[in-house]
Amino acid sequence: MKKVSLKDIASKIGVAPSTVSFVLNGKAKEMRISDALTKKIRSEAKRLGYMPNQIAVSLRTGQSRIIGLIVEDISNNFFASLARSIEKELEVYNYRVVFCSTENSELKGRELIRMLSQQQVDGYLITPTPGMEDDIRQLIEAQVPVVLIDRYFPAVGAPYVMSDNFRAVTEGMKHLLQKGYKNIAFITVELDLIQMKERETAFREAMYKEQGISAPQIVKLPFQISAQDSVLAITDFLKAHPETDAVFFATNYLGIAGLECIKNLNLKIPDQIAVMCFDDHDIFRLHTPAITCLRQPIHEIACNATGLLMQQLSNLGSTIPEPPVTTLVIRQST
Amino acid sequence: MKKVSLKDIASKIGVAPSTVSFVLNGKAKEMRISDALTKKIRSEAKRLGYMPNQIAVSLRTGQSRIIGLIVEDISNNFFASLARSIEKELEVYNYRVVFCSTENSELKGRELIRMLSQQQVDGYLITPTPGMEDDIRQLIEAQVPVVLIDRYFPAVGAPYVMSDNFRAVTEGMKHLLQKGYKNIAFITVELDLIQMKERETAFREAMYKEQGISAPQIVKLPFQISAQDSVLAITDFLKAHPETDAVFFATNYLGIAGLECIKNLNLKIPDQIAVMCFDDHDIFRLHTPAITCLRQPIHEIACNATGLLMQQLSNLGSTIPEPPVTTLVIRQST
DNA sequence: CTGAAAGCGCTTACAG
DNA sequence: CTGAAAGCGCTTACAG
Repeated sequence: MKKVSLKDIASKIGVAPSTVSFVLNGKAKEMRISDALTKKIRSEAKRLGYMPNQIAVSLRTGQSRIIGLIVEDISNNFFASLARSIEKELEVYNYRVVFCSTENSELKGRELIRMLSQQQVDGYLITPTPGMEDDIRQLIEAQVPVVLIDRYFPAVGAPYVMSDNFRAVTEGMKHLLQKGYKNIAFITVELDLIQMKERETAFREAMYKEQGISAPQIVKLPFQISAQDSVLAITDFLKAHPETDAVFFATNYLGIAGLECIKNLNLKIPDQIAVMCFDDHDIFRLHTPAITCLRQPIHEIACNATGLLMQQLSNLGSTIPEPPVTTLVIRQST
Repeated sequence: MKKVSLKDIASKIGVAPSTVSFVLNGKAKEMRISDALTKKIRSEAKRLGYMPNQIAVSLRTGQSRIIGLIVEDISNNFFASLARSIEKELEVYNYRVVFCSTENSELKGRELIRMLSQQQVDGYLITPTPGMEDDIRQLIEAQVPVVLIDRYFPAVGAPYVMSDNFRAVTEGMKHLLQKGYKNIAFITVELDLIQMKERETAFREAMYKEQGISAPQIVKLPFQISAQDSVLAITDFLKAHPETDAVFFATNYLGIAGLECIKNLNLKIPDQIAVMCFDDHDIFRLHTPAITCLRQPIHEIACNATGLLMQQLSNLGSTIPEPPVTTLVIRQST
């Protein structure tokens, strides 16, 4: 396991390091190196257990073959699945992934970009936090490949992949209204990001168009609130609004907090209160009763995003694909 | 955002790159560089937005300041929490972490070690798969810092951190037996790893000592079984053994599969069947009824492991700490 | 057919 | 007080 270098092999055989490099990089033919020498070098490399030093390769070639993936929170089910999907996808292209979480902190987000940039990543896949616009713009200007995921900045010309949040929530609301729920509350997070806005707007429109309600119940929790405090806040709301017959949670972690509240308050789902959530989670499937949700096509999002990134890495123009389509998964909670 | 190098700063000011390097690395005093020059260099570096190229630094210093963390499955709650805890801990020491999952495949495990070694990681934190013994031994022989987590190989002298599996299961069993459960089944996975063996042995001993049963019900699922197939297998078992009044799941993913089975079979917890699980999970807390579990002290495991690794990185001998203590969390399922 | 040389961006012993 | 030079391990244009 002692580190073996090209030079070691070369000196062992009595040949120049460059020759070894050519052979081991499959350029023996191209460089018209004799079959005998090629074989000898190959077997010696194997015998010594040679593995190229990626750091040196990266420095020399200017390519690290590493992609920085910045998500909101890698411990969140949605982002974890997305991350794995992206990792698998990028493996195909022979790129590795470094994962990082912003936890929606602007400061942490920019620090991560700095850090990844020092590590010389070849490109970025980012679910940006509010306030990250300038950093993204700088990356774009510096011609660094970057793709935004799950949200984007309309003012910045960065390629992005975002599912059809508006259409999805509209479909979810249609389902709730069809089932006869009237006092529907929307629990969301105070986050200045486009996907959250689209979800909220869709909720507002549905309530207005279908019910004529122009100021529906919307609870906005501060972002970066702890899970515990979310539970308190949602509990307070439900206590104060006993007429609520359905809640629509705008993210899966809000939904999970909400289920805890409903459990504590001893409310029966769906008889006393119906529940619907944006994004799926194991917990929703296993919950009694199981929770209806809007499931984003994670694999498709991952493929689109990596595809866009690869286009940039190979200097092809990138064409924003159609928004991936979210599915309404009807379970027993509605 | 154009990449700025030491040389750029040096030539801008008309000074040697080495001088800039000294200043930026806080060695100005040591090298007796004038305050005036120092200030000038500092401000110019800032103005140009200089960030050192980590790849070059790594190549030159022989230190990547990256630790490879190989876990069984990063999407599993237990390992995800552990990974985050470790990441936070290592940040303090100014080390970054690269995460990888083996999915208990020996092949994948060794490939990951190879890959990380090419990336020149400075050390390893590994939850090894069966069959990885030789690879670990090689690392140790090559004097590469490595710490095993969650399990270890008795035959290999690698430092490790493993919680008190035997004591934990013994405590869990005591609780079940006290509650009066008799026909307790143990659902585990067919995996030749010490922590799983300890859990099983503790179960056997408890059943024998307390109940005089020398061949208790133990279901061993093949490792790498899909979640779906686990559900089928556990369902079959429960159907075939209606006398079972309690199940002890040896890992949290088995517990989650088990809950699905119990739900499908419409068995009431804990009246018809009690449930206890090794490792906690959000799902267990939120489940109705909530599930009793044995919770490993993740933070402590992370601290111990990083501590051991840091000792090795600074060439101190490493002293295996006491096994972290698992807590019995009693909920409504028992 | 093969080798010597330059250079990626840095750090550090050495020399003045 | 400051600079020139070597070298980390590789790749690749160049020369023969």
